[in-house]
Amino acid sequence: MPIHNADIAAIFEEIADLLEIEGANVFRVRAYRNAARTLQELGRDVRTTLQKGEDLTALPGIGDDLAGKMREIAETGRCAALDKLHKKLPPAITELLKIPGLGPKRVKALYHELDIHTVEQLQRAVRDHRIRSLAGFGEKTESRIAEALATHGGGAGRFKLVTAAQYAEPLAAWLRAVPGVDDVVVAGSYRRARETVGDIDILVTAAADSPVMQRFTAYDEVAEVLSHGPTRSSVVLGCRLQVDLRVVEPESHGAALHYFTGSRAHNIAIRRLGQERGLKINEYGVFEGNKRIAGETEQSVFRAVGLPFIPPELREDRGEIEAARAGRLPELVELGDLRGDLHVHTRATDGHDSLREMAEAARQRGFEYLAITEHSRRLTVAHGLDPVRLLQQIDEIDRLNGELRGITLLKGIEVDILEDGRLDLPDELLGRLDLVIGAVHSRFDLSRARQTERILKAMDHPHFTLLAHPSGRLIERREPYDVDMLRIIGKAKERGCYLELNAHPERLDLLDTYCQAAKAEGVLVSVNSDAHSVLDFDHLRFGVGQARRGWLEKGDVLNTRPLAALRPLLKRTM
DNA sequence: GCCGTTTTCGGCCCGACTGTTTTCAGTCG
Repeated sequence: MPIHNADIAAIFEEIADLLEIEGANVFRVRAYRNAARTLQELGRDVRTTLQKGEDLTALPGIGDDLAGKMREIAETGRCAALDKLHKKLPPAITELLKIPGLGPKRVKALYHELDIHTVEQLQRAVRDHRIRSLAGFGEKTESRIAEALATHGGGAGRFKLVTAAQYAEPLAAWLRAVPGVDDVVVAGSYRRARETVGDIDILVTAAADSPVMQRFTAYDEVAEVLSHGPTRSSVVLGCRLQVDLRVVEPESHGAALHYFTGSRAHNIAIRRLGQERGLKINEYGVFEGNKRIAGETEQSVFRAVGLPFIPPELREDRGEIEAARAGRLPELVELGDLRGDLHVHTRATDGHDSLREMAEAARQRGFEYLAITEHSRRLTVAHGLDPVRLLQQIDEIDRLNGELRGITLLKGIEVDILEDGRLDLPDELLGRLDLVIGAVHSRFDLSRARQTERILKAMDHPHFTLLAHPSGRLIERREPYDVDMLRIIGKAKERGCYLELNAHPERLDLLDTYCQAAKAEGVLVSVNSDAHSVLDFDHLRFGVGQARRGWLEKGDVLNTRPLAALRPLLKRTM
């Protein structure tokens, strides 16, 4: 069983949890968590890095000790430090930390005082009212734990960005109508366009006497009020989505927006920069002693630490601060930069609308071109096209292009990549198209080696243009298939073909870190809607958000090209 | 455990709310 970065990260997280329960130095705990995060976001595999003999201590937050543990885990799959901790604390105890209201101190007390180290034991103790008598616990804490246990496992989890939007935007609009409210921004991971959000953070700028907080907790979708203070409240909506509201006065708007947009790691890094300059940065402003020197706008906060404005999508402490300092921030692609869409379906297969309707909707969006890319015959559930039906569609597109004004339809296909890497339609037919999108729709369970070879072989096909939804994951529903994405990116570079960033809210695939990897190799990414109806062009907004998280600029995105410039790029692969 | 234009020790981001407390620890974001 090969060890991947995520496996090492999981071990480091577990060590951090156990150390925390043990009462270890908080900074030591933080070092393990930082390392886990670095590993999860690393664009390459630690094993490969080790095999090349590269120095792991060059990674941020990795010193001799952690580098040694990474090597140990990569080579043996085990970690002596973790085994040692397990002799002192039962492994299952970290599960208790996931229960809201239980942190390391209380978990430690439960273990030492009542010998509780599993969720089941905790349930029994709650039932017998043995918790309330512990020092630092009380009746309220006990009943809060009881409630949390009742919903444990059925927890809300993370929400897809599009789902969060459906709740957050009406709520924000409702808050904007409250007297005394100046501004309402949905901040947090939502503003950073993360593919999923754990909760919604709303920042309200309002006069001190505004009734906005009362109106918030009285919102009719609120199922539960978790906390309710003058500047900060938290609620849970009926859909189990948690919403946190913060109210600040206008002079603090920028500092608060920066703070509540996060990410936490980015904020810590910015505050550290402030510290180096003798400044204190909090959600109320940037302070030199007691004097506020910035905070009304986000720009002023960045300026105070000597940086230009950093777009929210980049704020993950993944190099954006260094790039900003060096004047090398990317000029991120915007929705309006897209000149067309290279992946849509129509009624001919599993779409809802006709060719003409899709073309018209694209034209109304201001698009110059639209590639029609139906499924191929292997995907029977989607009524995939066989050669006869594809030829009919080619004729129909030619006919329609003769009539349409202001938009050009491109002839394409989303052809299945078969298990052995062959494509699901004859070469001769694929050669007649403007572009060929290859896609994996079956056998997600292949080994990493076989899945990678399958895709690489497909990409070697002379007519292959673009790899659809490269990881195959469905957010919160299906894990990505196991594949060596860096080899795929390398193949795209070698072959002069492209990768898709599928904008469907359930896919958002290519992942952001791989967008960066593709960009580094000069491989263009196409942000496509995968629309199955005229409404689905709205998905592009989420795709562009993901592209921005991946540091992509206009020039890095294939379909920002005007048609005249696009055609030769498509030809190159044919 | 990491790190260094404050460099091998002594720091490490900062504040709100809750509950159990009489001044604050724990948790959370």
